[in-house]
Amino acid sequence: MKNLTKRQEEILNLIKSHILDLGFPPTRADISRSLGFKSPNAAEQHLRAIEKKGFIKILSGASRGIVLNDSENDQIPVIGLVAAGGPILAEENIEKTIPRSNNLLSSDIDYYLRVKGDSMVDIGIFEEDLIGVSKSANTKVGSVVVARINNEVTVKTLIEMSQNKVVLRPENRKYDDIIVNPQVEELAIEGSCIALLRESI
Amino acid sequence: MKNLTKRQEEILNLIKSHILDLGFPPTRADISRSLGFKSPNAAEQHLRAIEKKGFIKILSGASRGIVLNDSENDQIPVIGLVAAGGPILAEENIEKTIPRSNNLLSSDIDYYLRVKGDSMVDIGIFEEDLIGVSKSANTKVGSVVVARINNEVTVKTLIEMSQNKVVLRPENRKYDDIIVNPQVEELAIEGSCIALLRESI
DNA sequence: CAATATACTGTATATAATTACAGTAATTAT
DNA sequence: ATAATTACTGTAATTATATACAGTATATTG
Repeated sequence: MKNLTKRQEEILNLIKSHILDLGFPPTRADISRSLGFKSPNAAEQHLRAIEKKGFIKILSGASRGIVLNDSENDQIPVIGLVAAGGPILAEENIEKTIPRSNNLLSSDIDYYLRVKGDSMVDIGIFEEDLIGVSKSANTKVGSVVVARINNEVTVKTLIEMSQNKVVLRPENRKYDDIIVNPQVEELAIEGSCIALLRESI
Repeated sequence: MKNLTKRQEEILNLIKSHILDLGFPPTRADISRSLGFKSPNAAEQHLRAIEKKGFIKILSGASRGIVLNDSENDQIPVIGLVAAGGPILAEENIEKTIPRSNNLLSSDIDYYLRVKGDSMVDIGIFEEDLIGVSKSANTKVGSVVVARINNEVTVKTLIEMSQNKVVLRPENRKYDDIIVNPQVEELAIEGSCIALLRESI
């Protein structure tokens, strides 16, 4: 899917907000009015270009027949087992995607991670739960983080983080703290866990 | 808001599913075609009636200008503290509402209940969590239910249910089973817990 | 350097769609 | 019992909308 030009993106956003506001797409005239075009054909040609790039579909003969091809942008990926090596969000790790629901949970969630194991049960994170992960939320001591240690992805509480010592705590009395020297072992904090979904009880 | 007739409801559903399918409302002709009307005016008059009853708004002059007046049906109530006495879904118990997001969690959820106390921590249900409750899902032994005992609402696991003995188990070793004789005490199973949301970790 | 893409104006037209008017008939409310 | 509501057919006119065709101008790509 090719990139849109600035103007084309403007028009796509206009379409989206029109739908959000009123519940149906704009006409060529609506678009022209909004953006100051003096000819409906300006809108028409932009629509054709946007369609050609795969972002919308124009239904011929139907008024307001603009169908959004929902991009992956509106979908939040659910990550199942993370294959060793590659990045978490690699195609092969995506179990499914779920539509981004504006207000239900924080809009900061970049992906959901399906929990494996029982290392976090003491704070109510169970196997098969989906954890909402934000890549941008700042990870401070005390927060639950998604960490990658030597290519293995894990969810733990961040207890200490300094130049040569990082402590990750499983929230389960059965397990011991994980102490890592990031200068010796490969360590990356992938994000913070900010929400939780359990699809069945 | 008055009730719709059977036919009017049929038309409203048609509008909704048209929007869901294509992203924009149907025309009078679309409706007529779908329901076998031979005149677009049949659809027109139904629309006017549905508008009069407050379910939609018709924007004059705009093609496909049917705006759904989102009824409470599209919002799932979040129930905070349940006042003793009244029904769970009473207005005063509704903390907020969140938009029903089709696929995120089961569409069977009738309301969310905010968990108070620690009686279910052993199965990962913590204070302040939101539990998705279905009124219709069948409550069988072993399922987590919302029960009301003598006007107090509680979430527990249903262990046994017979004519004169109902056992409800808190999932926390600290607490004992609750044994109720429904013929002596007032008991109602309000619904089953089928999902869980945690808005912050 | 030619071809293609971008970004429009301007005009015109076929058709899509709303919407008014004139009826019929059965059911429901007052 | 009478008015209002429901549930349509049928026709027609106005307006809304898509869309084709003919241009202009600039930027980008092969």
